Amino acid sequence: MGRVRASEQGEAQALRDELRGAGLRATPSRVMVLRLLRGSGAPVSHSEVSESLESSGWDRATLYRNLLDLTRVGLARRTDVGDHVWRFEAVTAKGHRTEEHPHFVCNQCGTIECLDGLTVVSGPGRKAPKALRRNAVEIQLKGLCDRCF
Amino acid sequence: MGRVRASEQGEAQALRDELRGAGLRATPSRVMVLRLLRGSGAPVSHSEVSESLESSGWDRATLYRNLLDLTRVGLARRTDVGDHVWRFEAVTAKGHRTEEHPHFVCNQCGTIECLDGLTVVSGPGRKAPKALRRNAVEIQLKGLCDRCF
DNA sequence: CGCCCTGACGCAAGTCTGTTGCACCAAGGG
DNA sequence: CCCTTGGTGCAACAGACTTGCGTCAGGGCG
Repeated sequence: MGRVRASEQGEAQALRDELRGAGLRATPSRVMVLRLLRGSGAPVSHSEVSESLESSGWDRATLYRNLLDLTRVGLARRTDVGDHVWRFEAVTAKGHRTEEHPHFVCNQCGTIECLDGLTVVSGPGRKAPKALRRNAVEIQLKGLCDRCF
Repeated sequence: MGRVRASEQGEAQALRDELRGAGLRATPSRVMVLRLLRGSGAPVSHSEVSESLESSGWDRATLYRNLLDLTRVGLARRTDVGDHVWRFEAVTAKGHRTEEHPHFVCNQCGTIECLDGLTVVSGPGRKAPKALRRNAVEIQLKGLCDRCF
């Protein structure tokens, strides 16, 4: 026994270390938020974070500032997938960045999927913005997801 | 004299006809809004429309509903260029359909370019939503356009 | 040409996300 | 262990967006 507990502590400790390494104080709410972002496959909105953690006693404003803090130091990224809600997703150590994988947004249910294997290719004889060549574009696809279809 | 007046009337009449043709009543405020969208090169926000026309006595809510109406019947398009403000732009008569080609949205100036020659390809070993295979997705790229870079 | 029905307008209030001021409290370096 | 610095909770604010409701007008029809 104590094994699970130890690994939980280890995980929390690792998160704290990451926070401090990024220049932030390792407060419980930041650990919670970062863990939540890491555990979510898709970008998460502030209200979704609040819904998850407000019941645990955390304040909306605190969570909001936590998200901004994580974004500021580069542990998270803030994106807008077009529905007028800021969403946050964790930036992994590998540097999994928003620009590097497209997001698929369902027009019906609003679900967001990350599409890692997709790329955009320019067809023949067509000038694309330079930003595309620099890979400095965010790609968003909108349609009906498989469940809503 | 009367020449200019006649052409103004003709333009207003044409707009009214377009509105009715699209299934909307041709009210003065809708004519004003449609004319404003047509005359503006870049997408316009609700507050910008209000600023222009509220001094003429039009109500914010009316203008807002006008914009939604125009969008609903396809005379305008609602987009978000990433600054969290809905912007509206007139849809040209050519009936350029949104789904059929990707759009490049400049994060800085809001300009929207149509990228006809671009396609999205799925990489190896990765399941994409079925909508993608059906070509039933709207593709949007965001970044800095060549002018803003 | 004038009536009537349906939909649009004006007003005002409400909602929701995002944001901030301030007093109190805790992380963590010394 | 203390002190400083920065984080947190509470509450209020801002601004874009949205809606309910009573009144008014577009335009089809007689």
